[in-house]
Amino acid sequence: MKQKWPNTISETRVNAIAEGSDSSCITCPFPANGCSKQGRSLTSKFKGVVPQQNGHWGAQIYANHQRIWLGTFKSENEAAMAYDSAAIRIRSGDCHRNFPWTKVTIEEPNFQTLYTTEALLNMLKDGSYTTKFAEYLRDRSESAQTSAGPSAANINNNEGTIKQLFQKELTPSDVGKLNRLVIPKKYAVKYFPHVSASTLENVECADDDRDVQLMFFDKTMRQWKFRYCYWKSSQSYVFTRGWNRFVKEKQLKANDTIAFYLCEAAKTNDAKTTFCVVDVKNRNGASSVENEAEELLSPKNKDDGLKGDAEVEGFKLFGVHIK
Amino acid sequence: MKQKWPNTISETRVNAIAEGSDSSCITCPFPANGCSKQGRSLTSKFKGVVPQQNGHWGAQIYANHQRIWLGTFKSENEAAMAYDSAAIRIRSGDCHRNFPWTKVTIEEPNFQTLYTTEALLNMLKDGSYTTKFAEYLRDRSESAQTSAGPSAANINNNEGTIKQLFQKELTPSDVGKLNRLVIPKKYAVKYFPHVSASTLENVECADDDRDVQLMFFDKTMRQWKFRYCYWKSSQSYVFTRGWNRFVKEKQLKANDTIAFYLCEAAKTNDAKTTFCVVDVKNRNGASSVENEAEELLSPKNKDDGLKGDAEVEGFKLFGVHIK
DNA sequence: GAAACCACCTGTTTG
DNA sequence: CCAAACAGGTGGTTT
Repeated sequence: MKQKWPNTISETRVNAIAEGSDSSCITCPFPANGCSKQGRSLTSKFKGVVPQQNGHWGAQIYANHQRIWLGTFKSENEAAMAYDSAAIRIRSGDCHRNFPWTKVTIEEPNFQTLYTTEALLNMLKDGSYTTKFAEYLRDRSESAQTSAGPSAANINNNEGTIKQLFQKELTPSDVGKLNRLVIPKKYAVKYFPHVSASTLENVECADDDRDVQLMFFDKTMRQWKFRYCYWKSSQSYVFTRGWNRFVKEKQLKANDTIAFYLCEAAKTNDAKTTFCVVDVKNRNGASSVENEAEELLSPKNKDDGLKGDAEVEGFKLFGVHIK
Repeated sequence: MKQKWPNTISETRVNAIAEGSDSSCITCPFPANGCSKQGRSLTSKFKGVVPQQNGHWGAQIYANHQRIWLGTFKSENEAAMAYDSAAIRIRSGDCHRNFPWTKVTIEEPNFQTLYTTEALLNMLKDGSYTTKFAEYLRDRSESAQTSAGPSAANINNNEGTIKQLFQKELTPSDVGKLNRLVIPKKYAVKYFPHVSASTLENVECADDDRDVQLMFFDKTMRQWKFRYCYWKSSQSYVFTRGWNRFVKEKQLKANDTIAFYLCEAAKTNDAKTTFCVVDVKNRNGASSVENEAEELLSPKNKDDGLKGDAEVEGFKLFGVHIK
């Protein structure tokens, strides 16, 4: 019972340790934001953004107790966007962002899969990141890209199959302050990677980290990552980091039902992409988030999507007829 | 200010990790409680003992991530003894026990060497264990005991000294859902082991665990163990695990007063045993628990016991005159 | 400084 | 009847 997930959607062991080569050297031009008598605010309203003495703005992000410097930028917004870009790679997928996802930035995770973490950080620092990303977007529109994840366009224009793995009606705790989702054991062991015995093997594998993360997409093909672990004290499998954001943005409430699906989508070449989907289903009173999202993706094809019978085999998702 | 307690009552660092050969250690010996609608207490005060719906008691022990069921027993004590018997084989050597070693049980390890683990477990489950052990003892009628803890009989028949360390009037929180008892700092630092800075030194001492537990006896010589720790956030010293059971079984209410004593009891040979006692005192409307207990211990000697002046030096406990 | 995250804890429920 | 799972908690740490 150790069913491996298809590669593209399986766990991504975030390797947050091995990135910056600076071990303890706070070499970064760290903004001593003292001496600000210029009537400027001492801090930025954006996460990861700090003012510089010369009026510019620095961006930084933390990973593994280490501060990673992302460079300085002329405007506060640029710095905030740099933080968002770095967070995609450094943090777990859909972590806190300064700006909401847009039609454009939703492609950014795919773009980043083309580069190493170090390369991305260098591009941010030397200012070439936005240009590279723009080139990627332009090129992508005419040729089939080799991205690690499916793109909305792919899904939207091609046939595919989708199979529901399981669903769960959320408890008050699942949507409350505990910031965790309990995965019923029978589904956890059947569909998710084996995680029971973690937190060992901390001997000296500085390379491989123990952070088990699962990546999902929702109906809008937004990427969501959840830390997935086993709590031995309660003998339960849970999603932790990342889950509360999902709850908030989807405005999940107790007794809502979420469902997990396994999807296989044809790409423009003959290759197939397999990935996993999680989203709310069967909600009374359509949420604005959901509607917005559907409209954004396939405005002409707005239908019930997942709403409807849980057991049905064929229905539409992403505007694609699934059988 | 690092006053060590006498050995017999000092902290017992529960060595729950190092026992099985498991490397991922499902450490917590956590009682899966059955439900009880019979007005009986919900959990047992003994390790490895869980209540059953029919009023009986189950016994279990963990080894290698696995719960090993030891059978069900009519009385809580029988179940607790079954746990102790299993622990001799399953756990290594002198692990946590529900009852102190006695003249009788000290022979039990020798007895067990005659059987395989599986045979022993089966004997426990089918109830033949005690008979077999009794036969063994009869066949070899000499013994040399080295008792590690005091027994009720010892206490009851011999002189001893008892000194009150301190007392506390319980707050609503002490007996509420927080499952903790705040130990006033001045007493904690004076009488209890030093605990401020724990949770370090987890390098590779697989043998030594960080679980600081203090062991006490009540007036009936029932054993109670409490996890004792320092909560930085509130800067207070507390009893946590184990405390709620004490509250329930003693039916403690807000404004009840509990007292801690240090006892030294003579044993049959000239050795002295020192241990610590905690129990309720000064309760308005005598509780059935307390009276039962006193009666059980010294039926002909039922007097005020601890009731009365807190500062008095000489009084009776366990039917022993203390001066 | 607040919020999230983390690793524990426990009484109740349920096949 | 037994064993397990899990809903709902905790204090402490990180970001």
